Amino acid sequence: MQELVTPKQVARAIDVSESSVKRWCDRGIIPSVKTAGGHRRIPIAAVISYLRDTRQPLVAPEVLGLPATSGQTRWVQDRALDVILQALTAGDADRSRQILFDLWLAGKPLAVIFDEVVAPAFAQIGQQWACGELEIYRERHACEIMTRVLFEFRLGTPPGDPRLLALGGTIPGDHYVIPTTMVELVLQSAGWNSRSLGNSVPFSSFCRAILENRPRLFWLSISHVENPEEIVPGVSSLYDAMKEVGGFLVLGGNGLAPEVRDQLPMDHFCSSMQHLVRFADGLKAS
Amino acid sequence: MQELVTPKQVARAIDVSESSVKRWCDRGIIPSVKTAGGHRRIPIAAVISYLRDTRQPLVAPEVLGLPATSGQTRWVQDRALDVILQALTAGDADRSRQILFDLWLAGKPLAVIFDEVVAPAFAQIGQQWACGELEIYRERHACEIMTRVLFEFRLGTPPGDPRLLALGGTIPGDHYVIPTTMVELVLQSAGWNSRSLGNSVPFSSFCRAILENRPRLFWLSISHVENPEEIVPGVSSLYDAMKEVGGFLVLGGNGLAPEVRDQLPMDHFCSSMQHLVRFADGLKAS
DNA sequence: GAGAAAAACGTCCAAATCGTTCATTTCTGA
DNA sequence: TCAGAAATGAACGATTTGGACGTTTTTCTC
Repeated sequence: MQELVTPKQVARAIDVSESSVKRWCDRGIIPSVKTAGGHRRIPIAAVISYLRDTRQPLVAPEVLGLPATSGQTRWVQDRALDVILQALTAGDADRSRQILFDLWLAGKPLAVIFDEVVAPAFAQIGQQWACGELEIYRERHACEIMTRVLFEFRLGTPPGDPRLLALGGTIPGDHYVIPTTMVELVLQSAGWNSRSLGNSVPFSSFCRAILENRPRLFWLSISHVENPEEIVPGVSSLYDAMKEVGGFLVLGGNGLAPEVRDQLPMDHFCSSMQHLVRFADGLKAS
Repeated sequence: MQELVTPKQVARAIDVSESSVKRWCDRGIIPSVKTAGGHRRIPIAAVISYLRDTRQPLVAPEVLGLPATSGQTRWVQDRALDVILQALTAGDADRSRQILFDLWLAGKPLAVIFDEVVAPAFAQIGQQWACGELEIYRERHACEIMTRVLFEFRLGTPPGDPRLLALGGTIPGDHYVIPTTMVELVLQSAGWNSRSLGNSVPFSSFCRAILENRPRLFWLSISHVENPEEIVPGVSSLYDAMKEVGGFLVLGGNGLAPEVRDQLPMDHFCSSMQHLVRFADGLKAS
């Protein structure tokens, strides 16, 4: 992928004159660099954040090597859900990416996109899969596609404050990558230095991770519970470890029965990504 | 300890043409030295300071990374294994990415990088993990980091010929993402339209995927076998499906005992990524 | 150490970009 | 509604860039 582009490319991509792009660069509206010979080179990330800030439509994304957009920037939310559900189950990676990218360019926060489009889509996919209406390989492929799209968003999100360390992952037997990746992304976009340690990590090893890295926030994304009897002692040990390093433990995911959830020690339970962002922002403020 | 690089490497690293780098060297904009035969050699420090001068307001140039070949490519490769192993177990994502990026800048094919650096590194990590010398969360985190670097490489690889469809994935119980992602990447860089369908997909669903998409190539990355008794009938059914659609079945990974491997019907067994590329190229030619 | 493959050399030129100027369009406030 | 301010888009010669070429150097392999 091309990291730097010329003013002319940007001009064609967003359908303005080259002169304007050059002016914006010179005024710092679009951050740019110059070659030794004085030619402007614009980082693609700068173009994207400009588009997001000004809500300008991207008419020719292919010029920048960006995913095709439909040109239709005004996605109605539930329309987006239908369309992406169709694209994901059909294994259409480009279209799936296009829909999320459109929403993002239109200025929707990641947490909102995840709560209102991605999560419902996968809830439905999971349901269809459970009913046998959807081939397993299609469900897996949909996950694979989404993982990649999420990763692309991660590249476009500026890294957070190194001092605000957030760690997390999934418990043993939980192989769902997407939720914990979404948490990582959402926290990063909220200014945290967040890293998902991975899937299916034993509680004891999570404890070591906490004690060795001393994160301010630790999340567990619980989509599936393999050994219910290990949950209470496991989460308790994590909670104790977090208190020892002076951090906070957050749980989320719909793999927990409400009666189990109530038994678990934690600082917060998040039922949505927007919920999580609010809690994390509150933590940052203190 | 002055590490020198060639104009071509600098050109790739900073995304300008080789001609420009040569011109700037001659004008003294980038200080350089010459070999007895008149070839330019540029100290890495000079490149760093050039980046400082031009893109100062943007990114930290050190993150980009530069190949420190100093003429001896072999040395770098051996060294790379040690260094990346250290970076991965320490959870240093930037450094891990930088090392692989260096090798890529030096012109190494992806297949070679995977065979000689990534695979050995994870073999060793796996061994340390099995011996209890390495915390599980560090192993998982290393996988997480590598997965992201691989996705990044994927973005930088042009998509293959749409007609050359290659599908693959891992069998039930095998949750190792990295090998199948590497296969996907290597095939894509060899000009295939390759897609990993995901992890832990039942054989029956793989069969459906084959019949519905009719790929010319199908790979199974076998790092771990949960139910040995299912392997022979499962792979056989895949083989039959591939013959029905006129494609080829390729197996790989070190999760298979040799005596089991010999019982399995397949068109090819690949013990390395370079091996796979050769087979895939042969297939393309026919 | 010799031969072959790969990489870098210098040179050239078309295409792209520079900075500047100026007419035109769009915005703003009385 | 209209004058003035601000932003836009187009045009210009001068300069820079990127790619192509045949030749020479370096690196790899036997």
